Amino acid sequence: MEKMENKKKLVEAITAQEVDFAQWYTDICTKAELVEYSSVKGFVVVRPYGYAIWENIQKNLDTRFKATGHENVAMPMLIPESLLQKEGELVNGFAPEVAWVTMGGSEPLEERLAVRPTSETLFCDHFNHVLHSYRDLPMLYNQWCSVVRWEKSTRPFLRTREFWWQEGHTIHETAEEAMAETEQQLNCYADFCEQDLCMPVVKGRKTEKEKFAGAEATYSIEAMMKDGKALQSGTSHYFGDKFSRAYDVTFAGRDNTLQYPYQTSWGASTRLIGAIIMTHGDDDGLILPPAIAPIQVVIIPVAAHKPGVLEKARELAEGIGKYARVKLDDSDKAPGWKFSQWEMKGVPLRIEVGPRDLEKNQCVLVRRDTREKQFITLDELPTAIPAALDALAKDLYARALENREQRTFSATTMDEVKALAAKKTCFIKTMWCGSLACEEAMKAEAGLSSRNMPFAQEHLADVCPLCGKPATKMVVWGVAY
RNA sequence: CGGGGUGUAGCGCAGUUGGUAGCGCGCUUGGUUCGGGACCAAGAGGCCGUGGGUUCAAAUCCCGUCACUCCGACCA
Repeated sequence: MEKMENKKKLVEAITAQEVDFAQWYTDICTKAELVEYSSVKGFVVVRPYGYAIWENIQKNLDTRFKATGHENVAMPMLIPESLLQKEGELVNGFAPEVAWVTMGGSEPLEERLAVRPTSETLFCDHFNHVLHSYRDLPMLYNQWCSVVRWEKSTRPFLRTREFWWQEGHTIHETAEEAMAETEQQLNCYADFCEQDLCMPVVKGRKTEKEKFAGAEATYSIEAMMKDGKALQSGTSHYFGDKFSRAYDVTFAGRDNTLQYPYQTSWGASTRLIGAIIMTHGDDDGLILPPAIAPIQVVIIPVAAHKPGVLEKARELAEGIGKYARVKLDDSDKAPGWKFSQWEMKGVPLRIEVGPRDLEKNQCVLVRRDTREKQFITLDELPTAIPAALDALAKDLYARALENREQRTFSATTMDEVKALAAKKTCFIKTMWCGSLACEEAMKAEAGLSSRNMPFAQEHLADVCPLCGKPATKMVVWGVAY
């Protein structure tokens, strides 16, 4: 009985996932102190704890980018309208959501300036100036910045009018090289998501309908959230020489003829934080993958006023600090309050030290995901903590993968597709003839959009379930965030 | 952009037929506590989202507007 009441009290702080998943998500965002709504619609304040997660994502990805030769740059945030308009498809794709600057101080501007929704145009303009010879290639650039897109409906991390991201922009001498770059960066995102965010992803190519405006091919990694919806978690585009031609970016080739370079761009954003929340979180709050957790281990002293307890806790913090990100919570809150608070914030491991432990030279080590408690002698900590972090990460991945597998189905007829989609939110794999009409019909009839055409293709049937015509491509369909 | 819901203290909410604002948590100070959200005492904190209107009088009634939120549409 008492345990039930305790449980209830813990849970009432946030809405249960089963009751209302969307509300649960919003609760986590604000109550785990990740974001605060700002005074401008659709814009958020990313609070210290949320930003610390983003910084860890940045560090990790940045290291990966640099390992493959990319360099960071900073582009202006404003784009002259005339520059933006040089590539027709891109303009049309983004026109509805561009914010414009029309005044400089009190003077109207001669030409209005777009707040960047993405920076292809700026990079092209720059490449136009600095590229001369094939000897300058490849140029492998990346920038960390925020962009603005005037979205109609917004949700923290998933879709905000300003968001933080990185955008990689590269130009290459040959199409083959650019295509290899596109694939390399998609794999980079996939590896990061799977290894460090403990989140399995489906790698594949977007359909014509879903591809980036102006790209020749768009590739994505698609993750499945706990509620069965899909979240596009990273994209990589191959542009061919479309932008080069539109922006007149040229170089003198090996044969001394003027040539257009082949281009790529790729991006991942603070949306990844939303992905982490909805992939791993539970009714008690966040569960952070150790690789990006701002705090990996929190130490909670019990009866901190008793002789030796706080001293021992400090000593432990110093020792653990050598191999993990650790925080000692020596505030004067009650231990139970601290337990709940740090669980809400998703800290992977908790250590409790109290008077009873001091006598036995031990502490209590608790995993956030399973709440499993074990007594560990203090000498064992340097091996026990890394092992526990590692085990937790593996289990997070396994659970996320299991969720996806339990919610992924194959179908060969529309009756099957509709029955599956009506039963629960899921991924449905079918063959597809490649026509836009069938893609639109899938949305109209089953409420599903194409997520991507996975690299790991399967042959499920000979024909498209929508039109009955021959089909050779397998598509994953789902409900997207 | 369409439809629903909500705006009253930092958070969650109450406020009846209009009469000038309250509760819980949190916060501050002091004390006792401390192995799953401790307790006592004394305090601080509100232009009732915002702009108009009706009225002797508006948190309450009317109109506008803004924001948040959910469901659609839209969104690489």
